[in-house]
Amino acid sequence: MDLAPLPDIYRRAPFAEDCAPRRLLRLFSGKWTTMILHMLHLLDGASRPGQLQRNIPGLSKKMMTQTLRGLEEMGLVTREVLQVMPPAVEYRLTALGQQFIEPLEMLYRWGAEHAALLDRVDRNAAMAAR
Amino acid sequence: MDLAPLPDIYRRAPFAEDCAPRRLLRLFSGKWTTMILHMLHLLDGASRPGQLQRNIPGLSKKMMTQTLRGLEEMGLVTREVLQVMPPAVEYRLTALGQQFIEPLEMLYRWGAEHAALLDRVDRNAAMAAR
DNA sequence: CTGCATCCTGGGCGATACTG
DNA sequence: CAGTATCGCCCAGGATGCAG
Repeated sequence: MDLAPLPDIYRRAPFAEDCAPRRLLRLFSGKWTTMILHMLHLLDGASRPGQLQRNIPGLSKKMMTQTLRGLEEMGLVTREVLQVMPPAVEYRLTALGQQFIEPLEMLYRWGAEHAALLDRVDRNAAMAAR
Repeated sequence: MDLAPLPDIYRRAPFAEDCAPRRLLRLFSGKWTTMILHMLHLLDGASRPGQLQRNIPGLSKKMMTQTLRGLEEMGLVTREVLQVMPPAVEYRLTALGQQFIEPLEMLYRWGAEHAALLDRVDRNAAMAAR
């Protein structure tokens, strides 16, 4: 990986409470936040709730809506209500939201490409559990 | 960013509960996990608890030890007790642990380089809060 | 200096049931 | 189909005090 120099705030200790990396972590801290953003991206930036939920196993309606509300407030996602029966809604990544796909994609890709490391971690943990 | 093709599991829906990306997220889900790993790396892979804590504002002794225990069980960190008075301990990244620095570094760097986006997010959220 | 044992609170998260 | 309202659990995580 490329590790060119960065502004001082990045390396300087102490690691301020509100430094950018921490803020990013906070943004991604919800259990479903990143998956929803990422899935929206995989679905070409827009999706209806049902489709979204079907593609993220374990995601409940409640948590989906709740998380989407948060994303909406942050301006990462828009919510559009189509006036039809039965009701249809479309969530869409905003331009801002799309920018956050990049780090997610990096992270998810890294995970997929290093599944073997994750296996080692789990094996170690299982070992230690006894 | 480079987006070369990946194995199917990555793109295929549904997004399995135990797919690699999710496992990675779980690994990093603790509030302090990534910061501790990353700080250990910044400190050349090894540090005593005191130094570690001083460099991560807000980190309590309890959470530090607790998090380090977890990392130890997963084999990402070792704990070495130096037989001196007063007691001294040294935590060290394992070879396995060092491998996980790469994605962290990516994430943290991205955050530092895109602080402006995080500002926009916060501004939007503040706006919506009213 | 390091670490453990407590105690306690908040809120993230899940299950269920109900409206339009 | 989309969303809301309740209820309640669980546990991450913070504060404090003690021990080696």
